[in-house]
Amino acid sequence: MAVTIRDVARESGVHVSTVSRTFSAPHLVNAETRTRVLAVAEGLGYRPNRAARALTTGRTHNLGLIVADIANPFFPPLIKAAQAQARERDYHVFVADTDEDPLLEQELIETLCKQVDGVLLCSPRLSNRVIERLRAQVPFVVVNRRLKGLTTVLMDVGQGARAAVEHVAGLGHRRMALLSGPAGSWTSGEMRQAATDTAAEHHMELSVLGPNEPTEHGGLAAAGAVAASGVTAVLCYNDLVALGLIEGLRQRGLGVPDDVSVIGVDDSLPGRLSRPKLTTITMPTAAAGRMAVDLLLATISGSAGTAGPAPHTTARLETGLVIRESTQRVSSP
Amino acid sequence: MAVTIRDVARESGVHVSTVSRTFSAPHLVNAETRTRVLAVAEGLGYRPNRAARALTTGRTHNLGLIVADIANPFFPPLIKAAQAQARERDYHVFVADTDEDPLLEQELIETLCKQVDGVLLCSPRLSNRVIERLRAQVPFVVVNRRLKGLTTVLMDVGQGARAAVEHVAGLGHRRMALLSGPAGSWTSGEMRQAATDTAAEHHMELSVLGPNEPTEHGGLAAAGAVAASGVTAVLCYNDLVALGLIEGLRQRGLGVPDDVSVIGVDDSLPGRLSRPKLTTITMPTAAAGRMAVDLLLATISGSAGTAGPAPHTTARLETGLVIRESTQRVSSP
DNA sequence: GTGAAAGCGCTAACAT
DNA sequence: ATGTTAGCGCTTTCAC
Repeated sequence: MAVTIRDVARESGVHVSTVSRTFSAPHLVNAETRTRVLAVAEGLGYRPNRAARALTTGRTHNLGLIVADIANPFFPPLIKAAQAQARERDYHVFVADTDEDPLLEQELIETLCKQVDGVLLCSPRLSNRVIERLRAQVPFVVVNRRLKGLTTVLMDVGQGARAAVEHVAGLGHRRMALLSGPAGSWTSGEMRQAATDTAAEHHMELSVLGPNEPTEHGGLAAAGAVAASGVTAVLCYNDLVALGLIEGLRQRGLGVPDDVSVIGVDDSLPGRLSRPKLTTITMPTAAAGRMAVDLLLATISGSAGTAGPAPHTTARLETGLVIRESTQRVSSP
Repeated sequence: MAVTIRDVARESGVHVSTVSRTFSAPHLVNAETRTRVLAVAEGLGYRPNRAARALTTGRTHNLGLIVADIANPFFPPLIKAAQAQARERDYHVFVADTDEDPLLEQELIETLCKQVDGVLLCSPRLSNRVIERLRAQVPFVVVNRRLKGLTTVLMDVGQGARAAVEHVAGLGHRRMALLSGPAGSWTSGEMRQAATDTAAEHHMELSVLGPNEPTEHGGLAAAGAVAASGVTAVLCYNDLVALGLIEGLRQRGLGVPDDVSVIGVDDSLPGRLSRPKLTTITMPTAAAGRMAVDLLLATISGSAGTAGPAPHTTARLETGLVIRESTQRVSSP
């Protein structure tokens, strides 16, 4: 096996507890001793075993991060930011992909929860009921899902959707469609609500088409319905759906933005790099990842002190509309 | 605290060791007892504490996955496949991002190695020397880097690069450029070698431009040099660079593929969804992720049995060329 | 087939 | 400031 605390203790002529303290409570040990122990540890290549430490402290210094689909470009920036923030705080993070499957999501939470101090649930597809039950086992922070009594980080996509509809209304469009996302998605519900309200305010006709698979295939598959509906503008669940839709429209001889204006959500890499560049609702994914980690860590240290119910916060992050090339003034109103 | 093995033992009227056996060696316990214990465990919501188990067995059932940049679309499919495969084998995976920083990469390996049974190093930027030293601490599998004595999974990008140059040669191009990647990248070296050789065989002139940042910014920044060089075809380090280059070329009034043919590497989502659709070298990222996990797991169980040097394999995965819309016959030869 | 006991690497009272 | 002791949750000889 590897070098343990005992090896360091023997080598430096002190008791194991002194070595332990050198690492977990340095101020409690004589500066001279500390230096010596540190030197020996360095020389031996000693690294504290975090699992063993977790056994006594009850803190694993690990976090779980559960997402619906790592390959969906919405998530990588969030994952990247979350693990960077966690590392900053001396935490490591397990990343797990649920493949958009609620059952797998639950299963993952349950197996992971014994190994982590808390879990970050991003855009969960799980029912509120199940989440409620699970939260007894491990502290949660949920991203993009509203849940009473739980700490949540919300990206205010409603605000972006409102701006999007107004943008399109200002361009003279009178009939638009909303390509909604997966049934369990909070984001999709928010978008629908905001879009419906705003469309009404502007006396626009809005058709909701969906649910759609949150990928380019979903958008491609919806192209027929969009074409048939005769709308001149479409707000899509995300950039991928928008990009797929644009492709499908093109296959039907419909150009974007000439014949139809299309708006996505996420401001993802593919949208930025595509032609026409996608008009899209920006989502503060990196900020959400960092904030979620900080809130989770706060919840964790908080729940250690008090026996009462965990404190809960709702952080609401702003979204915005980036107008690029996939929207333009309606040609035939 | 949560429910432990002892709670289950008390509740089901057996000794803790019997409960332990029920989970880790079921065949050693009476079927009837087993059923009862399992029922009680289920009822109590008992989940074995893997960290505690790791303390005695020496197996954490965790893996580390280290990548240069989660947000680079090359990695997500690999990460997704790797963690799915790991889960299948009852392993969890820590994902860490090095931000293309060799020092951080080393740091991460060192802190992670005590918590995992092995680490997957993807496209490492670390020097061979350091990797050699680190491998004593923890089993490795390296993706896209050649290292004697180490188990590696290689994507044969040379093969794809050869096909790409031949494709371009067949289209009548006589002068092409290679936009190389980061200095430490094995992939970049392989591409360069293959492209140089193949270009020579076809009496083409090849200029190597780089190193370039492996992102769209790298490609954008290289556009000036490419335009100045007067080449009619460019093979880029990856799709992002290619997409950035296309944008930069466009800003200079150069169209793709009309004026310049551009080829990427990765067959990533942005490349598939962009206009023109990117001609690119496909990389078997998902397969590599799965295979790397399996090889790592094999190394781990292998190294448990024998005290000798760990076995090493080199898996070479095929790449291919997908011809799409960003390449065409040269206009002014 | 099951129980008893020791111990994995570490921390946390409690002594001194 | 440092040593002693007990124990975290689990596995694993070793008896029976």
